[in-house]
Amino acid sequence: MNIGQAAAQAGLPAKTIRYYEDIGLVKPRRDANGYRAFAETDIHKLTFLARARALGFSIEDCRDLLALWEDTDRASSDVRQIAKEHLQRIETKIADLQDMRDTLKDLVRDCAGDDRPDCPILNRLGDQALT
Amino acid sequence: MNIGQAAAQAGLPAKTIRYYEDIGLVKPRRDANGYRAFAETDIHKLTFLARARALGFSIEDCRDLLALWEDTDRASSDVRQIAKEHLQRIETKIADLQDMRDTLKDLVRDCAGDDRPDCPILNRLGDQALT
DNA sequence: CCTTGACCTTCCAGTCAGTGGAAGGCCTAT
DNA sequence: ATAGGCCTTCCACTGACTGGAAGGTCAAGG
Repeated sequence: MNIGQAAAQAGLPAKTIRYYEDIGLVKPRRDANGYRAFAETDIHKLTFLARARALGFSIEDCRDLLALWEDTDRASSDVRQIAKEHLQRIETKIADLQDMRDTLKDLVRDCAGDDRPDCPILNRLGDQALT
Repeated sequence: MNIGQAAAQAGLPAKTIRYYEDIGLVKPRRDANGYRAFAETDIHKLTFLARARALGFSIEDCRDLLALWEDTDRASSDVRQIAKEHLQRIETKIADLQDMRDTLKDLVRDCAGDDRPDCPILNRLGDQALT
């Protein structure tokens, strides 16, 4: 299977797949003409990667998860640990964004949004008294 | 005021301030020895930038907001528009992260996390049937 | 006067995870 | 034979910094 089909199957851009090969996540063999030839196992790996990335795992996390996935003897506790740490990072990020959102919401609500130059948003961002 | 003091005042790393000068956000004058000399208005700008960045505004948003802030004649509706668009992006990001979190939570909950090799997390990521 | 150490300067490279594009080779159909 | 749609590699760019090297400047202490 050429890279175009592989991309369609895995739901990843061809460029991304080439990049994943560059950094050693997949190692498709090559046809005589130099084209990448993806086997079923490669597609399977790419699909795994697409899903893990969609869940926000970093490339390095994905590398670890792939290794564990390929290791039939692995302990599920290793996987769970990676997932739990990732979950914690996501929770933190959500909380940070929610703080931002709340502040922004207040600012937007207080801003008349008309033609007058007085703007609570800019006042708040530039207020010396808050420095 | 040298960059060290400016950094302390604005709550930004000196490196970041140099970077902001590079991309034209601040333009401190220079002393005879080549050191940057930050005036009060520069500090004020840097503080503004630090706050806007902390609220997640992009550098380009900050550039626009700074321009509006310096324009005493601006209409607050312009600012409000930028803030509202940013707010929308944040809401979307929060929703995305919450989806990830929910999925991950389910996976972590279902994973025994012991020494047995069977792991629902990997099963889910690699399941062919979901392809 | 000399040295030490803290500060400052510029410039280059790297981060993360790709993305865009150029230049050129290959393959199939007409 | 040629058109087009694939494929290849390689290089540069993204955002917003961050790290580090090599070297200049300044104030204090001996």
